[in-house]
Amino acid sequence: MGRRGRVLPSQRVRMADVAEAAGVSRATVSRVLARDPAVVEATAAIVRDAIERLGYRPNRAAQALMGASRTLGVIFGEPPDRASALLLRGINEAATSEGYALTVAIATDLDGEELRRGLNTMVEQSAAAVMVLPATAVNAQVLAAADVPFPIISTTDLGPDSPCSVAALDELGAVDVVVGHLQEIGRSRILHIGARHETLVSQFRRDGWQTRVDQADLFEMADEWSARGGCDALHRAVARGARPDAVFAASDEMALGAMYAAAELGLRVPGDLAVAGFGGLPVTEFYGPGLTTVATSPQERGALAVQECVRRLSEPDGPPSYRLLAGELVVRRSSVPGGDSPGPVGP
Amino acid sequence: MGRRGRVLPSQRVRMADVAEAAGVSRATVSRVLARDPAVVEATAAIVRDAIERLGYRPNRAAQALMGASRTLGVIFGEPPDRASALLLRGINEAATSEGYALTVAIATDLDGEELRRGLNTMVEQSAAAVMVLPATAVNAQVLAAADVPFPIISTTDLGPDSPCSVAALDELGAVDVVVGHLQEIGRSRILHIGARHETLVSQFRRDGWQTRVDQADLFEMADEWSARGGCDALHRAVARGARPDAVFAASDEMALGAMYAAAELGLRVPGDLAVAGFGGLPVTEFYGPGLTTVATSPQERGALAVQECVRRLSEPDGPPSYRLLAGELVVRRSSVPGGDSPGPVGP
DNA sequence: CTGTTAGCGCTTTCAA
DNA sequence: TTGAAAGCGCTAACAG
Repeated sequence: MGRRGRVLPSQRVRMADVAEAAGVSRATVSRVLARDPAVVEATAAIVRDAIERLGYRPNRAAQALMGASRTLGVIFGEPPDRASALLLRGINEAATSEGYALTVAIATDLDGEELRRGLNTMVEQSAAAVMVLPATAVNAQVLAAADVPFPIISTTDLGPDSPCSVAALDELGAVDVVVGHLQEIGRSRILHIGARHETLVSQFRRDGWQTRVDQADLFEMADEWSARGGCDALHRAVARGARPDAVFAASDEMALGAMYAAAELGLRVPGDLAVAGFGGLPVTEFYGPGLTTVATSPQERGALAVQECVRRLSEPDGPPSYRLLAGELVVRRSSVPGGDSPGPVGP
Repeated sequence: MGRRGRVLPSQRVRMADVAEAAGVSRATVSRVLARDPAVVEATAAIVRDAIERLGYRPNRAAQALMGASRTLGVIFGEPPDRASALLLRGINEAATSEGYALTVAIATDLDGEELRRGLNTMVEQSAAAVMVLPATAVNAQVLAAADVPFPIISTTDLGPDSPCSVAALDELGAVDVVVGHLQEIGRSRILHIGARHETLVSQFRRDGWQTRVDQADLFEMADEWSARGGCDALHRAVARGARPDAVFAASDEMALGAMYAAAELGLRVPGDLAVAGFGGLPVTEFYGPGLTTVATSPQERGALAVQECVRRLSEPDGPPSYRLLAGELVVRRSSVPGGDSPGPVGP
């Protein structure tokens, strides 16, 4: 008698429709979709033709119910910047080409509650694997303790012993390169402006700086991971007498803010104060006189994360892998002696 | 005999497990989950307790298979900037609080192919409704012609007659406010720098400008929607003799690039050249001497879009709604006469 | 107020 | 090489 009280009979073309149109069974259609070589080419062609004609799209929910799901999860963290948008781009492109759909969640709180909820969402969505973007220390613990039926790939370095795979930036190496550069041009009082220290990347950046510059009075904590934060931080540092001859900010935006503050303080960049940031998106070429920074490729990182999802899925018993991408130093006028701004842009 | 040749027997706690633990039927558990008031509180409490104890998470795929799905789709377009990251934030927050999960796709090409694929993905994922971010004219056609089983909400203005709901920015109004401001401070040769004219927002911004400034020689097309694009465009405009006394750029980043070019050309901002952008994220306070712009709230727009999804879902026969959000003029030194930069930041 | 039952659209044995 | 049939985990009549 068919769909009993079905309120809203699905209008969608189903596999059964395709099967009927092609004069085969549903099983055969399913096999064609799965590229099962057992199906003889002639039959397959007829089926594909029917699929095409009817505009059939398989129902992922039904597929997921049965076997392996074809969706990957992404859990975003702070900050909501362009880099995260690019990371999503990279992930999407790779995922699409591998035939995966994407489902997302966001976790920005400090106690791991949102991450826990996000992971729950992912199990509800039957994600096959999930990628977690910048994490806090608390989140790292949540991840390590998570009882979930899928592999987790972190795009923040969680260390080689984490149960999660990592596809991250080599933070320490990258910081070493910028700070080293600042020292090479002769700066010895390099102020580090950090923020949101509960995030792992923030800690990495400070740790990297500390390896080369071990002076507590040259660290200044900004209130937020932004230009405003960087601006206020430099003002505070100078007010308390820090007298830096260079600034290494934990983000490019903070570096921009610091340059603004420098202008307000009458300090020339780079003459009186060399400035470097971290991130390296194209726009930084126009930050101040041109900002020295470390370029990282969020898109590449995203693609790498997806690759790792695919690998973990194909070798379910393989160990989590640990891969770090190198950042690339980009030297611009904010740290080239003699590159002082002649022009009128600035506060 | 149970699960016959099941290769990977699901380890997950199922509704049946909860039902057994609570000593009720699956139907009752289902009702508790759906907050069906028919279930007496005492029973519900027992069930909730069992759910909690077993760590049960419903399987969305199975739910979707039956009735209404609880996932919303988001299709992103250009550009991959911070605004899109914020929009996702707003959407996520609203969606989560409404109990929806999110699935995403990206469509950035010019011929609508990716949009079509994205919509297919959404059908496959059984999205209940989908939100489409900045669109091109081609995409608008694809959307209008789309044969999909869910309502579409556009965060770009597709006009009041579109079959899609719109929850967008009042582009024309916002542009009118900025350009009007430039005129009020006495500028009469306002150059507009636009880019990627295949996108609707780009067209809106030019149209808005054209209403107030109708001089073809004061329009300059940038190669890209970026600071580099804005910088090169101003150089080109000046080289061909445009002699503007103000710039209205279609994006804040392009405005930043224009200010950089101005410095290279020896033009003071705002003395020789007032500059205004469009977007208004906090960082623009630090673009040049502080950038005049129109602030828009991507997060709010995202929340509005989700609201509209929910409404369309609850009144399936209601008409698509058409709602425009106002932008807010933010005046900063780049357009305040006498606000010229004394400082050293700039090329 | 709660249980029984019949599928949702698909994959996967198993048999032919 | 293909088809028949048994579910995957859940919801929604319908009956009690």
